[in-house]
Amino acid sequence: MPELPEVETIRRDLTKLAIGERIVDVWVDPATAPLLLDGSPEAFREEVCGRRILRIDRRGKYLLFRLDDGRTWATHLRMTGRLVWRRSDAPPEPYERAWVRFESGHDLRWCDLRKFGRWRLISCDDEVLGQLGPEPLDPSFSAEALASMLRGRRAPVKAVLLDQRRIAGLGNIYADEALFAAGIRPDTPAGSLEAAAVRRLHEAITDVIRRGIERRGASFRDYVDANGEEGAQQMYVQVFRRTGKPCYRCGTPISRIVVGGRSTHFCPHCQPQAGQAERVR
DNA sequence: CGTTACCTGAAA
DNA sequence: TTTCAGGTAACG
Repeated sequence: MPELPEVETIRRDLTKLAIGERIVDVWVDPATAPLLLDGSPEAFREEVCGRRILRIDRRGKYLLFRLDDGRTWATHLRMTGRLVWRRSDAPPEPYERAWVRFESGHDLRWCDLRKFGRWRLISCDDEVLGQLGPEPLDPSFSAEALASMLRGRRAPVKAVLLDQRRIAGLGNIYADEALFAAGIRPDTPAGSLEAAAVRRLHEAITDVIRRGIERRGASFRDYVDANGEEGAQQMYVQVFRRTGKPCYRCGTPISRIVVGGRSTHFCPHCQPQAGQAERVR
């Protein structure tokens, strides 16, 4: 569920709450443990107990807890994961699968209805992040960088945007929203985009990601921030999950197709097929 | 490349 | 009952 803006919101929240905290205990639901961890819960507990959290970073959709022994507790929330900060005496959250307890009397509660989330304890970022493409808000993600990753590809442009090895952090919501903002049909072959369309897409990507962070993420179903509060971005989406509803710009009903195996939403009027004369706007 | 599988519901 | 789900990894 969480894409870059949602993970970044959690990172910022937890940076205010958990920096300097010492881990004193860890619990993992035995039924979830084989899916969540590489090794046993006991081994993980032994490894992190006594460590302090020095810093929290994010790369793509990974949240990275830097520990005081040089190692990193890397987490990925996948579809339904939540990380919420609670007092240790607070009742369990819905679908709570694990927690990390701190000296101050607080827990990080790991909740995950579908159990797709993953934890790794790593010594080197490459173990988990080696294949990730550039951050969309990093200067290295230029319009020219985007152009070169689209060039010559026949795959739908949306499939390229979702490929974490090309750009790190875009998911289904922000890919659809960026393509709407750029006026590009999601199933357009990536390599067929003209230079002007690529430039619009580059600006649209950085724009929707920035706004998503400003609005503290999109809460359609499962996402909440580190305090358990919903984000606001779902109130501002133009196409995502608006199938059949009128486009805010032109009134045409929003279409839904499947691209790259994912549900895909677009306005057939504002996002015409590439090469099909002039866009409206 | 596009599907299928991983899990457990929630919504239609 | 059937479909759908903010993500990836494995498979053909």
